[in-house]
Amino acid sequence: MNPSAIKVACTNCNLRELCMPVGLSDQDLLRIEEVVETKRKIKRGAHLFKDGESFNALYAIRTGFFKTCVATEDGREQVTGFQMAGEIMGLDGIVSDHHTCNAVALEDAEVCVMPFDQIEHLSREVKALQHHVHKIMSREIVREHGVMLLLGSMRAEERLAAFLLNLVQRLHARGFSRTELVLRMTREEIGSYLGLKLETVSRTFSKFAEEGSIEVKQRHVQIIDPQALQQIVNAGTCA
Amino acid sequence: MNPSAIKVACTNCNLRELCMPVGLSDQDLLRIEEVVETKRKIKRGAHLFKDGESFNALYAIRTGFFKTCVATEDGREQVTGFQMAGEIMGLDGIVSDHHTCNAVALEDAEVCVMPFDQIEHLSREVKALQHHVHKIMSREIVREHGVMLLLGSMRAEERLAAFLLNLVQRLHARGFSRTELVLRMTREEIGSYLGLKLETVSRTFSKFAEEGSIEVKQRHVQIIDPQALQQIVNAGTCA
DNA sequence: ATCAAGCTTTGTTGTTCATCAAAACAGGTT
DNA sequence: AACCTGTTTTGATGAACAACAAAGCTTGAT
Repeated sequence: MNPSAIKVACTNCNLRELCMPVGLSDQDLLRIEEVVETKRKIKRGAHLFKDGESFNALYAIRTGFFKTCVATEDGREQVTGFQMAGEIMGLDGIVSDHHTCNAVALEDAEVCVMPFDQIEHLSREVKALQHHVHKIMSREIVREHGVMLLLGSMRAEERLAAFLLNLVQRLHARGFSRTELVLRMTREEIGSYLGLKLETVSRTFSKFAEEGSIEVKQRHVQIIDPQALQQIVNAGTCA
Repeated sequence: MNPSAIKVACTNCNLRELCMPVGLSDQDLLRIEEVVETKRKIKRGAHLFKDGESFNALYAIRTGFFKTCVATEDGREQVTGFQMAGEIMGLDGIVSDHHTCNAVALEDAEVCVMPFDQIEHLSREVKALQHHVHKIMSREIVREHGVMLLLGSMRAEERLAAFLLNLVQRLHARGFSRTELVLRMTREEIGSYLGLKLETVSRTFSKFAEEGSIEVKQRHVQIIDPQALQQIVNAGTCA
């Protein structure tokens, strides 16, 4: 159907530990591999799915970087998350059979398409898959609790520090540097995610740089003093 | 085991449409009823579960009203939601086998205890139950998207108006008035949920009352002009 | 009934962040 | 190179909300 659809092989995928249950028998692994029918390429700036579209599948990111965002009629937009390799998108669509947010590639990307009816079918037979699906959804709920805490009770510096630490931590778990990162999103997108205006994000970056906690060259960020950032996050009520 | 544990009968439960899949055969319904082993009574102010406790079961609220909240070491607290009859709590615990938030009864309450291993077991056999569990988790994810939008991009009045409308809408779906409600939580808890200080919540209530949109007598709120509240929410960028 | 404790309201002042504005910068195109 | 566009930085001002404070209201206990 889709010209950019390509066959996939989980067996060789280096992201398997991220998006698959562990400890599967070879047999089960092959069955799950059948669920992941195709790969899909998404150009930078293009939508993987849009709010309102009918829901058919979950997507596992193979390469690339996404944002998900919700919007209201009156033009408000809120970035609800940034997703990277091994993470799952589309869970929002299950409840109503339609997606309720937009997923946009922030760089050229490839995703594995996992038709949800097949996931449900197979997870009735493979216990480990069933539990894995539950865990993925629960993890998303817990992640969003953290974002609510951030948005509801932190100040600008705390938000940005927490954001940077979270990003490098996730990148590091994928084999990237623990101290260096390239932001795939604009200041405005960071601001939307953190409930701040882009100018505030920019100023806060500059402040961290002045204090020697980080070095910033456009979208390239070097974490000089991770503990300083951690202290900013933990500062909380009393500075 | 638990002195407050009581046998349950979903078959007669008037909340069945809220916490159960629809269109079940009598046979499947009876099987699910077996999953819901016990009821548990929770006194006002008591915890249903606490952050860090091991996760065993999901809970369906039969009567009463709860808040869930997360806390950090440095004493920050964020209310992540208010739950009422028919709603499910505990989904946060699946991912790590431990609860990651606190659930506190805001009035005397009764919950149905649904051991999660039994839910998983049965949902491998009853397709409708499986899908229902997925939908409940997805619904929670979507709800949290809405809260993120609220916290990230709305001003105080918009947040409180949206909060009140959401509350009466849910109460109305349970047969209560569309215009009258009794708040089960303090101004401080509302503030925590909405990312505001209690004084701001109180002032905003007073403002709405002055404008004639609502009447407030302590925790008793009467919605006089729901459309006015709706317009405040929709106002968004341009007032 | 009286008292204490907790919750709520209201006022005043201060901080944080948004808004408006303009200049600097980077990346891609002709 | 020169140009254009979108992004980022920085400055000046203003608005929204927090912080602090004090008084009023409820509720439950003695």
